[in-house]
Amino acid sequence: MAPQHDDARERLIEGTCELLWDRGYVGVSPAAILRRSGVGQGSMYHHFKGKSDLVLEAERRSAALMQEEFTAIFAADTTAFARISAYLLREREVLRGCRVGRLVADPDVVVDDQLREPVRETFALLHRFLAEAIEEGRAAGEFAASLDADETADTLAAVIQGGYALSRAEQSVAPYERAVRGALALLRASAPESSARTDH
Amino acid sequence: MAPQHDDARERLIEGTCELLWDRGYVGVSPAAILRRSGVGQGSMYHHFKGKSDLVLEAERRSAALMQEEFTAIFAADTTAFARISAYLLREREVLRGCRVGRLVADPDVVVDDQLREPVRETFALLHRFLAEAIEEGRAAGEFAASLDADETADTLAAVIQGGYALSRAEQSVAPYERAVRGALALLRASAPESSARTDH
DNA sequence: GTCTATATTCTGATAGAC
DNA sequence: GTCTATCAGAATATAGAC
Repeated sequence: MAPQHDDARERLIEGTCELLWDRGYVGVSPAAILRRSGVGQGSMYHHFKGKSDLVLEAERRSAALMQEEFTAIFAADTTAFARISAYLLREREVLRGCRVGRLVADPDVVVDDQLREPVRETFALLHRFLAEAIEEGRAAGEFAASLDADETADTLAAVIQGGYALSRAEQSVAPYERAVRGALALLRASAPESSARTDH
Repeated sequence: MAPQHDDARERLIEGTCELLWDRGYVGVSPAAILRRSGVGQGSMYHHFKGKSDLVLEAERRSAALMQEEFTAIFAADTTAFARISAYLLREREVLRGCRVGRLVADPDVVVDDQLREPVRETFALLHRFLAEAIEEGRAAGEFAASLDADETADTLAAVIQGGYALSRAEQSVAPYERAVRGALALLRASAPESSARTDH
């Protein structure tokens, strides 16, 4: 809608996304954003009301990006286990953590419904995809009939978010990878005829 | 070793623990610590070299507290599943998150080996307790023989840390509780004769 | 639209009196 | 040991020129 190359605004949002990912809301300053984006101070206050306004826009950008990513993964026409597995084993910048989940570590974000919303929405969508896959896999006999889809979905989502924390504490991807493999193994072991399965 | 009631120092550490828990390293300021602890500025710089020195002491305090808590839980003379279950179902301030795990959200902590160490050590101890319990339960036929103790231990630890993130995003304890129940259900369903088990 | 001052408040730390 | 200045620098925002 803008007269093309609304470049400064775009660069501000992208720079803020990166800084938010690494440093969170309190850890990011307008000055740092300007340095990173290579635009001047006046430019930022022209396009945005202030820090929280820019951050909100950047959060929405990050959330949309992540939602597209896992929407694509869960759209695959494969078994439920394969989709879940593809999501869990997706390439990730483990030591950097989750660009969306990171945000709720910050009390200023959690306390503000607007700033919290993109995170809430992203997790809600992921929950839906995971729960659907589990329900489907359960019906197909891929998983134990005793599993609760909503519970198991949150378990899997938590494994990812928590795996980041374990790995950051050790500065090694190993804990994250073990946590994910452990989750997939539990899921597989729950299958009615688990001993008969081959790895996919 | 001090002439008793080394009160200011103690209050500084305790106040810093609480503030760190809620706001992390970058979110906490000396001024806020002083307000909360009710001591003067000079007092703080007498007992500590500066912010990071005080924070390090507070981190060690928080880490020790948490390590005592789960050491006690895993010392119980019960089945492996009961101990794991007791750990996962322990009372927690879910929406506040983990007082230790919270710290590695902060890049200033992750980047500094000293500041990271209390977190690393705490997670390492938890891993040991969980892996031991899983190994024991596996040997006793409580869990699937196919489970890898180290992997499963990290899965469970990650569920806790990640459950906090999900719950903070929704401002509800429900996602955390579902994640934990889902993890226990997976563990139970993995048992060789899982259909024959009764709840503990 | 973007820039360069400028203002105000907070942060992290020091100095020196008591 | 604790207190009250005081300080340099950063954070967040505004003003006004171009």
